[in-house]
Amino acid sequence: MGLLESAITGKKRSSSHAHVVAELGSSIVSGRISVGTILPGDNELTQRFNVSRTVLREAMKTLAAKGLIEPKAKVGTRVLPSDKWNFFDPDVLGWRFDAGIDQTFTDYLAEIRLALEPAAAAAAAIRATSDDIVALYAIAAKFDNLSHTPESIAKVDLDFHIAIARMSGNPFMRSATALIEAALAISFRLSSPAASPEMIDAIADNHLRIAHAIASRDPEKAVAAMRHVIDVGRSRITRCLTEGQIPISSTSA
Amino acid sequence: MGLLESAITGKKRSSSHAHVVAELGSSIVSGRISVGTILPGDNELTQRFNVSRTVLREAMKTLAAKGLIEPKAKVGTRVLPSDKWNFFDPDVLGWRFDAGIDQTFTDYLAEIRLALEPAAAAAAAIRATSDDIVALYAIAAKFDNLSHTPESIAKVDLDFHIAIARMSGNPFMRSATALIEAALAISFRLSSPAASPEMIDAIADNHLRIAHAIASRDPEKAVAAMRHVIDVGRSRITRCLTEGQIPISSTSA
DNA sequence: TCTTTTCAAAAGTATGATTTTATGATCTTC
DNA sequence: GAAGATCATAAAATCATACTTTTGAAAAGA
Repeated sequence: MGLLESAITGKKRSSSHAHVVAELGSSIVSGRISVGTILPGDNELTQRFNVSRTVLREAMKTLAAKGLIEPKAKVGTRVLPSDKWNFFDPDVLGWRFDAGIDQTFTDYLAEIRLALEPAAAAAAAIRATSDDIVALYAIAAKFDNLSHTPESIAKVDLDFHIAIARMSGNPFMRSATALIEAALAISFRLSSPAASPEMIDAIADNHLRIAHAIASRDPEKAVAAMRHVIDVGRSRITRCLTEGQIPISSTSA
Repeated sequence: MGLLESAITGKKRSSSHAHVVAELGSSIVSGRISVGTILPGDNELTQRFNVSRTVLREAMKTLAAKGLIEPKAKVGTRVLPSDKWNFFDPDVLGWRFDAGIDQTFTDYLAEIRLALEPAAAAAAAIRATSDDIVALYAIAAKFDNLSHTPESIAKVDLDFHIAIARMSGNPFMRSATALIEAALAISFRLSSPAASPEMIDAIADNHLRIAHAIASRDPEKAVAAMRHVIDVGRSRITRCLTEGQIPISSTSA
């Protein structure tokens, strides 16, 4: 389940393994367990979470695989500094998302999107097949719908950006789609429930401009159009954050 | 142990857990186990690797955490399509690296570097502290050394680029340092053992230009200087690959 | 034919024991 | 007394086995 979807539905954990991973991962990324500390031993944690050692250790392996912790014999399992965390991992990003969104975070997110997505659009303008372009227009057409809710708009938006990442052909671009989803999950959470028809029209127009640029094999135009879409999204989020709203965390939702 | 270091030393795995993870991960990323296939059951794999079910399952959790596989009750553990793989994960990147380097891969790598690193340099030009700049010059100074081996040059190179990613302040940029390391590991592996003094001089100059741009708080210049460094590196790799050399895999090394 | 029940395969969970590893203290040697 | 070797120990790593839950698919019933 993606970040956007879970931001919409608000669903919770399933298996006990996933529970432990989410609990520890979220605690670490949010800073409730601070960097450099040694986690409690197996015995204590198995009691706290009421799970077997098997589940606990598998959860630890999962967290270690994402760069959050590092076990060491005799000393214990240490929480690694945040520059070892893999922020391109959907889970890590989700936990960061849960920890609360502030201006700094959204700025960094926009910065990395402005670095990656225009480049992806440029690559797509060069490498996309005819089928790709048809598919892209098909997604863009979905913006043009009278009965759009904020959720449905966000989903179409996500589909559009993911399609471009795919069309770029670059596997690294595709691996970065979690970032895009995070940005859209934020804008969904912050946006006022009733999006105005004009705003929807504007979003549709801006995206259509990207599709046109790619269809006409014009990388420069694709870059410019993509930059514009991201800029608009960022300024909307910034406006929501500065207009008296307090940084929102999932626990307060 | 980073990708560059292991490319230099050529050291191997240690624990049996790491062994299983590396074996399966490498097989999947290289395509020896093709996408969509169901992995053999626990019993068969425990026998093949001669390990207990515990370590096998922990290895599976590690691979699942990196997006390579997904378990499902009753059907088995499926190898996920490559667009689910996290290519920003150092291990995944390392396995891709081991699978063999071709022109396409290095092009994609350069493309993503050209998207990310100039942006990081621009951010660094704006946000770097005085201490950061001093530290950056200290690294740049290390290029200027008579007795440089290809390894030592690659290490300084890596340090320099990582420093800039750090100075950008953007956690996403920092998470992408694995990509930089991959690129340098490739250029180290492909480069002729005896680098000419002129080439070293040129590399030092180009990097110094980045440092100057950041020190003078000039984002545009920083972007241009960084682009140039990456372009030079890419064309050097391309030349090595096209000049009669066959794509190199670690097994043939 | 379609729905429901049942079954079994595979993942998930639990428990206890044994082995490896690395720190820090102790002991030896010079 | 300082440098180095040795050992005790805490924690992770590994092993072996048993039990539970999930779920796709086949079998039974309507």
